[in-house]
Amino acid sequence: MGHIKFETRTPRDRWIEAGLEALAVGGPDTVRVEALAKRLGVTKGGFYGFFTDREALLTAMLDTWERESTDEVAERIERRGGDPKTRITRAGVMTFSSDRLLPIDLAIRDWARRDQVVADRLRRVDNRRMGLLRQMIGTFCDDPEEVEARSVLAFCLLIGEHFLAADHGDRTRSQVLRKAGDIILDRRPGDGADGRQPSRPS
Amino acid sequence: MGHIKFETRTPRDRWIEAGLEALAVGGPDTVRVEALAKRLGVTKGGFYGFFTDREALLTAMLDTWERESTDEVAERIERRGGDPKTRITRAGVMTFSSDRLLPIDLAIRDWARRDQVVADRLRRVDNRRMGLLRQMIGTFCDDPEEVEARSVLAFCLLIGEHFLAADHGDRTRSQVLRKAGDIILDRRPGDGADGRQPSRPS
DNA sequence: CAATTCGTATACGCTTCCGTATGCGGTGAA
DNA sequence: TTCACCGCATACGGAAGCGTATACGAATTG
Repeated sequence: MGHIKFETRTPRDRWIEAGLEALAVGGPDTVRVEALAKRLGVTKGGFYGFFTDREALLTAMLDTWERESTDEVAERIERRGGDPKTRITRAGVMTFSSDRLLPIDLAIRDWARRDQVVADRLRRVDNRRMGLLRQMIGTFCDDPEEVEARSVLAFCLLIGEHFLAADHGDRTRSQVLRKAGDIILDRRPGDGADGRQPSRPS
Repeated sequence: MGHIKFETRTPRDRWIEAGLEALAVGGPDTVRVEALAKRLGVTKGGFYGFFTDREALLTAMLDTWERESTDEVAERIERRGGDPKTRITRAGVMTFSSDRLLPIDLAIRDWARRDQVVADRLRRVDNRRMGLLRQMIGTFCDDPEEVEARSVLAFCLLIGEHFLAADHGDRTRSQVLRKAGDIILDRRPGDGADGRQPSRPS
């Protein structure tokens, strides 16, 4: 024993990374061992030393994604500090404005529609994100039912926007999104800070 | 000439129908000629009499979907009549509560992320639907910018809901959605009819 | 009944992909 | 220097799947 590691041209992580890229671009059906090998400039010879089969790679990809989407985001947020609202905003940006995470996220959402295991993982991730949204919206909204509704609205806007193909006349998509955010977060048209209490008096 | 049609066990429409079912369940990559043939209880022998290749089937499927999602919905709506608000509501229900159209719609949205031709078709369909939403929301909201924002919010809620995996504690998903609809349409918590003007005074 | 005609079945070659087996070559250890 | 080890290349068998060619069979036509 005690043999020192030899040089590894294509370590396990690199297969996972290539798999996630393929997933983001073409969906799970395009994550093919030989295609990844060609993309990595090697053959599939070494693949089966790291993974028992293709399914094991898909599982490892989901592990990596789940960890990056939750723990790593939370960790980086904690390290930068800031008030609660700033931190939650940053968490959203890190997820839904990331050229890396966003396409993977969207691909996994479609994947989850036909794979229960994927759906369960997505549920765990989404529940953590919804927790953050509830916190943020709870800072300016008292009614719990309304907090939940506005949180779902915000989440659906962040996701659904990427599945929506419609135009908006003279306006740009981001202009419309900003205005939609104003409504959800009950921001007055002009200001960039908090709005007032949105719960209506009964 | 003048030859009467022979019996056709598996007409063109049936191939399209089977293709759309496969698309709804497994995405475009699972629309395979031989798989559809097996599902239809025939071989692929007759397929290439109706379609030059698999690509032609996919195009025909998109044609059928686009027509059913726009013209046929509009036609059925017109036939049933009713005031504008009722008709638009029915149009939404016919699309987003249909066991047939909804899964196809979701599959096409993901497909459109990686196929420009599909994306263009989806844009046409979504623009028509957004037109209906603008009409409906315009009946109780004056500010055009706000009409656009609320329309996008409604659309993203209808779509994004199906890609969202989160739980809602004691509440059910449909309860939360109803409340979210109240916010978008500015309905007062109690009533089932119109709310008041949602545009805030500047 | 024979001929025609169309839809379908069958069979084929080709490509892509999976998973396995085996050989090669470089690296560190003895 | 020699050898053991390990990552990777190469080669293989098998399964799908596409598109083509051809044979069969039933219904229509003469």
